[in-house]
Amino acid sequence: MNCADASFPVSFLFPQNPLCALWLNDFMSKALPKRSENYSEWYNEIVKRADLAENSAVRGCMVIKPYGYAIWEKMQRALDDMFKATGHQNAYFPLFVPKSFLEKEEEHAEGFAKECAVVTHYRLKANPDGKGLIVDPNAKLEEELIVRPTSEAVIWNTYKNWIQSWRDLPLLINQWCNIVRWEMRTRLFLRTTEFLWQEGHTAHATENEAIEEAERMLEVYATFAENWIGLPVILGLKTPNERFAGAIETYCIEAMMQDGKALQAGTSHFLGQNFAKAFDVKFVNKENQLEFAWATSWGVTTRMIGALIMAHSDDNGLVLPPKLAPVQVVIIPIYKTPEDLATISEKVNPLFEELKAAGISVKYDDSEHQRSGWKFAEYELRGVPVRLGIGMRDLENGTVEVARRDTLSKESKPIDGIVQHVRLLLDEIQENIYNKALKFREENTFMVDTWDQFKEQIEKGGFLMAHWDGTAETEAAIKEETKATIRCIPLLSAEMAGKCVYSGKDSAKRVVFARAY
RNA sequence: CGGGGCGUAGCACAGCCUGGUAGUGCGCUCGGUUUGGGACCGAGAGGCCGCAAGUUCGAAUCUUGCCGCCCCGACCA
Repeated sequence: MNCADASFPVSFLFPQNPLCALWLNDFMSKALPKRSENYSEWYNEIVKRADLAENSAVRGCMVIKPYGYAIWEKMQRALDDMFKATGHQNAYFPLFVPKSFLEKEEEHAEGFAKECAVVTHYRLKANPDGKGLIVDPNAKLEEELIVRPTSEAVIWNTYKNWIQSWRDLPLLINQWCNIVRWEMRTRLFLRTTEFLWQEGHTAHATENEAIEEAERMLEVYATFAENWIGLPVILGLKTPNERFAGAIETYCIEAMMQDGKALQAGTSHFLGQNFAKAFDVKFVNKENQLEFAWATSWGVTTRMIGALIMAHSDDNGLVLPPKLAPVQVVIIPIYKTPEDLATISEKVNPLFEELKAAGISVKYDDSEHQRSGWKFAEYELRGVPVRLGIGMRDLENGTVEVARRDTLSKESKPIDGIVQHVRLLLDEIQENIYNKALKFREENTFMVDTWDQFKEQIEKGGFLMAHWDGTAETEAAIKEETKATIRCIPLLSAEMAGKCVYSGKDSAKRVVFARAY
């Protein structure tokens, strides 16, 4: 940040004035940038100040800090349970993909070629000309290894040995791991060179079964996004142009962020027999005939944390959905003397245990090196859904101050029955932030029927529901002129014939256009 | 890879133009007063001024080279 940043108008008045810097320092130590003034700066600051992640010493790679990682762990837990409930098992495949594997499925290879990290040597040695280490030229690998950008190649090479009979199918495997895609420009959680994800890879005996699987997992993702993240999503199909490299069909869930831009929150692919053919994975069917297996793959990434932030948070900081909040309830004592604190703690300790017993993750912050006001602001910044404040006055009245993060409202409640109240409140917050996000999306989704309307609206942001003639040429032309892409062809909307917003040709249904992350 | 900007304390920055004891705020340590929405006062600790070479009696400051990072574009979950 510098003094010429447009979000700080004062700096324009006194760009040379050292007070400008002092003022900024003071300002920055407290308030966040405002969403309305500088959305991306607001996002970056939330990630850092809420202690979720930071840039690492390694270009393009992030350090996910404990608080951010705790959110990922909660996401993993919920998703993993859902994968298990739909019959999947976890396994682990190698980080390295021999180049020859990656080459086998041609479209796949082409799609990923330009963003691969390549291992060429297996040894370093002392630099004979001075300090440090150099790559040992005698340790060149016979075949280069690619750091996995995705694991279809390694996995289908393995499946070849696992699949012989229809009895071996379906094969339903998932893995949690890291992957590397060499990105030009990165942003914490949204796009980094290395990121964490899960990738499901399944093999089936029939085309229909594989398509059902791809759609089933899309449903799982949608359920997770809506019920856990509180993020309303549109289920859809990608256009051929936006498809995963090597897929027959790519399904996706698309969400709207608070700046009106779209973010893809998960994808599921029907891969047909492309990988089975590339890796020669055949099975004998019930009629004793050899057939290629049918495949799917599906994944969600740490990008969902970015989606979570951008969907719900406000100018005071992070707003976490209770189901994914590492700390759901924080209790803050308000006291003057150590004796008061002891008295308050006596009352809080059983309450703390009771909340814990009710399955609520609760933190009692009785640390003495920060004042209560500081704690209020800090936990607000970190998005803790519910805050309970207890002071001497409350002890006299038998009350607790209950503050909710989503509405920033406070009320005094009797301490008796507070656990039940908190439990209901957490549910209410979970529901409220979903409804808020849904309302926002609805208010920023527009039916657009003319090209002029399209060009005007896209500048203001949001989802544009418009007819498209189905050609790649039109799709490319629209992208070229407006930077808007077809986010998806919605699965659940009815066919309703019309005319393409760009070419005027016939169109069967509206698709979702937006600028995207 | 093209265009722009920046490297000075843990963080954010001033100082550089015009060379001469390295500064400010936040944070940190200690002491005191405070404490229902980011307290205040006092005393401290903390620096190869990105790296290297050059100019000079003297370089954070001038010159040259290198390295790194950030922003804007093309690519992308």
